[in-house]
Parts: sequence; structure tokens; C-alpha cells
Amino acid sequence: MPPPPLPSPDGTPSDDGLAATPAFSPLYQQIKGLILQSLQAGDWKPGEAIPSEMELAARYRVSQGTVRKAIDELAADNLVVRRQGKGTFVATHAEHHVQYRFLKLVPDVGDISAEGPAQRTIIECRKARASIDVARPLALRTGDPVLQIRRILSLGGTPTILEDLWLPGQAFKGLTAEQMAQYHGATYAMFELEFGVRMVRAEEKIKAVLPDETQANLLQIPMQTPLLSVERVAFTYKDIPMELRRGLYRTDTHHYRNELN
Amino acid sequence: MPPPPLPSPDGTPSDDGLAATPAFSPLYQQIKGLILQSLQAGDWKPGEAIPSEMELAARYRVSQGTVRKAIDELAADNLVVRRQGKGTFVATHAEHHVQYRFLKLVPDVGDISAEGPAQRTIIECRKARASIDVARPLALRTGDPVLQIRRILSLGGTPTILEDLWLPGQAFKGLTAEQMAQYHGATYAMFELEFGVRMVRAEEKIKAVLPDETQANLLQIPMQTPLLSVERVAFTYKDIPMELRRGLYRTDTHHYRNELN
DNA sequence: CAGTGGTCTAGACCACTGG
DNA sequence: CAGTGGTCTAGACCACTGC
Repeated sequence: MPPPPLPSPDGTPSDDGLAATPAFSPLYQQIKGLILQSLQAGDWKPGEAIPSEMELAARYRVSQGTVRKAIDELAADNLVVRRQGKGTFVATHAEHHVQYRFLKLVPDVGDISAEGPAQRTIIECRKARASIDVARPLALRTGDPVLQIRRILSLGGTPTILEDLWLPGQAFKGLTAEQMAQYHGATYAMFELEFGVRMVRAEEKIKAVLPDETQANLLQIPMQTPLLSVERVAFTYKDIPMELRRGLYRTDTHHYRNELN
Repeated sequence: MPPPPLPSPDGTPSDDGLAATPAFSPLYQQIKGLILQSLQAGDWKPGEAIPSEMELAARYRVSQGTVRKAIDELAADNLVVRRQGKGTFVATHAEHHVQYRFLKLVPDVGDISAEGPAQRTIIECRKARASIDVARPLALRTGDPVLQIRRILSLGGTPTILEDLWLPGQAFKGLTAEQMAQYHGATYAMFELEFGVRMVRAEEKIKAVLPDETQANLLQIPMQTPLLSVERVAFTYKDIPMELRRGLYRTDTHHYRNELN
């Protein structure tokens, strides 16, 4: 049975005048795209189950195997989580075991659970206008409204991370310091539950720097202490940047851990 | 047709007295294991093609689909590279486009190709005995023979990375500074070609530090310059550590780039 | 053209979950 | 027990490579 009349099975060349790229797209990729659209549109909310493979196969008029391969890729991208016997669920940050998914700072000795939960102190939370340095990575215009949050994370009792966050004002209208505090640290979970913004991917740029006086005071360290500067841009679906974050990490008792493959 | 009499299709519980973990292992995982063994044993050398899916399917008495899934995972682990129409090849570092696979330092502006090839200067290459700090991560005993190499990488003309390497003496017997220089920088390629050691995976621990006097002199920077300390352990097949590397990175014009998923 | 990996299907059965 | 994802098979056809 040939590929049924889906959106556009294509695969046949020369459908129009200019065929710069043949742009052959396998069926399962198209299915993946359709499922992705539903995820973006919020048809299924984070934590919920998506329809079963059988149902999706019927809905899209393809075989279960094809849906399976599409979902396999979504699972590999951490957009979806498979649970045998139960179903496939929209990935979420609002689960204890996926907390800290993006935090790569770990203690030199022992493991992350040994030092107890991180303690957050919010220093500042205010509306501001995007400077060029903030606007660029967030794909905004200079002067657009942004929310700026400054906070300190203490690990095992000592202030270890000084963090500045910039969020596009439009998407996060109404966010308050109280809200941040309420979720005590599960920031991305809050973004999902309160604003429907799910972070999917992030990029970090790391440098070694010395703190200025303010920063040194907040972290209670001498100004000669070298720190890790970690600049993160986090993206929602469709590669839209939704958060800029600059962290200063103390690395005397912790280190940034990375795996290369 | 039920799973034929492979090594051990198992899946049946209570084969012995204590069934702590049922340890059900799907067929394709077993096949993956067998292929992995051949890779480790060197049956197929880096860069060479492995047998076709059809042939492997015949050899192992399973369907092509099962072999396919096994190879899919090996490809996802970067142990093998698929090339449509040509075959499946053992991954190698000895290819231009996979150079720098583990080097995450990139220029703040422009891209890595803009600054031309990195220039290596070998400062030292000598036999030594493993201190406890070196022996531990390399899974050696204190006092075991190791090779120590110190070198400087210059990017765009300025010395940017000061690197110390420690290699287990046994596996790298006979390595000379000339050999290192010959491959001008394609270090992991040299390991493959000269010693049959293929690096598969690595872990890095990153801290911010200040250089001591020697280090500052070698990098031609003031001692107050904060640097990235990048400690890497690289592993061959079977998770055997084969290299310890400590790099000091200047991050005034470059940064360590990382992607979170 | 033959040989390779890549896609798609259809159907059987297995493992796990929950009522 | 029914429903879910997970494995395995067998066969057809497509896309790409190189002779």
C-alpha cells in the first residue's frame, strides 16, 4: 500500500519549476512535525499523556511503526517521555527527578543530594527595558520590556551562585518575586505551570572572570576569587529564545560537569 | 519464528535459584553487544566499513530490522557512522570534519575556521610515575609508568591553551614528541593510527582558577588573569580511561560552548 | 546495474501497567 | 483483563553510491 494521501507525501521530483533542494521528507518526519505542532499549540499539556500510538496511526492514516519512529525522535529530543504500559507523556520540568536538568554544577566530593536542597534568595525582581546586550540573544528590540531577576543560590549553606535572569516581558507579564519564591527554585516548572512556557533546549557560554565589588559582596568572597561566568539562553519550541541567564559560579568546592560524546 | 538459539535469548524467568533481576535483554541489545565486541577486538579498524546489515543479519541469524536497531544505537553513540548507499563505517577521529570533536572552546566572534588551524608547541614529553592524582582517574596504581606531555595551543597567533596530558605508559609505549608534532594537533587521530586506541567518550570538570607563575609565563599573561581549568578524562571502549588532560583556557576572546538538552 | 542503507507496512507476540 | 509501549519478523519499495 503506497503512502496514503497525507498532507503531502512528496518524494517526487520536479513538482514545480525550480527544484533547488529535492527536499524529500520521509513520512515519519512529517508525522513528527504534526505531533510537534500539537505540542507547540498546547493540544496536550506538559505531564499529560498524548494519544496512543495506535490512535495516532489511525488519525494520520499511517502504520504504527511510522508513528513509533516519529515518537522515538521526539523522545530522543526530550520533548516526550515514553512509559511502557502507560503511554507517552509530554515532558515537563515539574517532576522531582528532572529538577536541575540544566544545572551542571556539582560538588567536588559526594553527590548533589548530599548537600540538601538549594536555597534561593531573591534579591531583585523588576521591570526594565532591554539593553542591546539583552535584546540580541532574546530576539527582542532594544527598549522592549523585560523582567529582570537577581537571586542567590546557596548550596550546603554557602552562597555559591549569583544569577541574573532576563525574561521577555510580554510572555511573562505579571510575574512576581513572590511567585518565584513560592516554587522555591523549580523555576522552569513555574514557567510551565504559570505561563505555559516550556524550555526545551539551552546554550551556554562559559568564561572565567573576576567579580566586581557588588558581586563579590553578594557572594561573600574576596574580589580576587576567579569565578565561572555561565551565560545561558534557553529556548522553547520552535527555537524561540525565552530566557537569558547569567550566572556567576563559585568553583572552590564545586565544578561544572560536562560529558562529551 | 521465535528467537533462534543465539548466545542466550533468555527472557524466561527463574532459570536459576536467585532471580534478583530478571535481566531481560532484547535481541537487538545482544546483537549490539556482539558488534561492540568486534569493534573492541579490532575486527574492523577505524574508518573501515563493517559488514552490511544483510550480512550481519545472516551471520547472527536475525532479521535485518533487528541488526538495524542495534546499529542505530551504535550510531547514536558515535561508535559507527552510516552512509547511505555505501555502508556503515567504524567512527574515527582521523577525518578533517570531526577534528576538534572534544574541543569546546570557540571564538566569541566569528567561527572556528576563521582563525586558521591551531598551532601546537610541545614543551615537554617525558616518562614519569603516576602520582595519586593521576593514578586515580586513569585507574592505575600510584607509581605506575605514565607519559606526561605539556604543550601550548595558539589560536589566531596568541597562546590560548596550556595543556598537560597524562597517558598510561603501557598502552602508549614509545610515544615521542616528534610523533605528536608530526600529526600537528590531530592527537586522537594519532592515538588511533599509532596505538590502536580510539577515544569514545570523555568527561570534563571545569573550574575557574588563577595561574601560577610558570603557567602565566607560558601563556604570556598576568597572574591575575582568571582562566578556565578543564580537566578531562577520555575513555576507550568498555569505559576504560586512557587519557587524563588538564587544560588552562584563556577566555578573554574565546568561550567554552555547551549545549543542554 | 547491483549493493548499500532508509522508509513503510502488516502482523505476531512480549512486557508492563492498572483496574 | 484490556490497553499501552517494546520487540521481532518478512517483505516491498525508495534513495544513494559506484562501477
